[in-house]
Amino acid sequence: MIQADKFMEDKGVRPTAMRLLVFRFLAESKTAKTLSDIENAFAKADRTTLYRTLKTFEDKAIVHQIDDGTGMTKYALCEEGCNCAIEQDLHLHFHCNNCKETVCLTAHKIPHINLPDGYVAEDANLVLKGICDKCSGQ
Amino acid sequence: MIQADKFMEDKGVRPTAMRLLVFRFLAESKTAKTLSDIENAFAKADRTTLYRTLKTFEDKAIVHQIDDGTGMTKYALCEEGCNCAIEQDLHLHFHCNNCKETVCLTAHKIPHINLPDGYVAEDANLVLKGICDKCSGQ
DNA sequence: ACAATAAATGCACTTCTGTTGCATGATTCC
DNA sequence: GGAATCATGCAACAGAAGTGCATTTATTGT
Ligand SMILES: [Mn+2]
Ligand SMILES: [Mn+2]
Ligand SMILES: [Zn+2]
Ligand SMILES: [Zn+2]
Repeated sequence: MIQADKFMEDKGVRPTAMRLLVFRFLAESKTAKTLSDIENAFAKADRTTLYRTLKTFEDKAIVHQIDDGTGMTKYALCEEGCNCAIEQDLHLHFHCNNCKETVCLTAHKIPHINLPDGYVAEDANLVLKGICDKCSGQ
Repeated sequence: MIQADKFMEDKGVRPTAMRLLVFRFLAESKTAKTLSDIENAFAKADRTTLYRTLKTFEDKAIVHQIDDGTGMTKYALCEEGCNCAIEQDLHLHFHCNNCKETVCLTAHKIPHINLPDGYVAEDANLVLKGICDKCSGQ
């Protein structure tokens, strides 16, 4: 976060102006953001460039996609030490029905689920929906 | 299943020819189906009619939607005694990365998850991805 | 410093899914 | 039978994701 340039270079991504803006925007965001969110955050940004920027970030395990069921893919920075590149970091996501924001609950891993014989789990997606802490006023 | 006409009338849905076809198609399906799947199953079917048929079925708790993360909404018949109308039946879904089919695991309910203070869960979606029993050859 | 090469960006366009408007056909109700 | 209601089919639209290609920007090698 402090040295975004260095961080990105370490990840093998050239720190262009646009990429740094996107990275900082996500770093300052407390909730996951859609491509449109990012597009609206920078008046002078092209959607395709942002799209490919996010894809690059994803390939290099800088961000991860979130499918919270709203129909729009969301993006959030990976946690420090996240091994997204090798395997999924199976934390759960929470979508607030009130403020419509989605957050990573990185401390809450998806529990192991017993499956019927013959089923082999490789990946999982758990999204809880309800009222977030901000909206529950508590 | 035996008396589809009667079943639908009991649910408050007029058993038209198209609706019966869709219902039977889903009843015979072992996996969840997309709108396109259903469209392709009946050469002479209009997409809009099928779309609204599924919506009607959903409103009357005959089918439930499944968002397995593939980008296409899937549909499956509700289980007998499912109280979809009142609240979600929080069973999990399994998507096979090999055959690309998605199944309801109605016997496997989503476990209760402890959330941070202030978060109130109202709904949940859990999708496991991997290899299904048919594809694991076991 | 300069040319050659590679990477990033911007614009236009396409595809795919879901959705709605509206006219027509069918069914139910009185 | 006629009015009213419901179901269907065609067309068109909307939103998001993704692709092609030309242009600009950065890197590399001499
Ligand atoms: Mn996350
Ligand atoms: Mn199901
Ligand atoms: Zn909220
Ligand atoms: Zn399979």
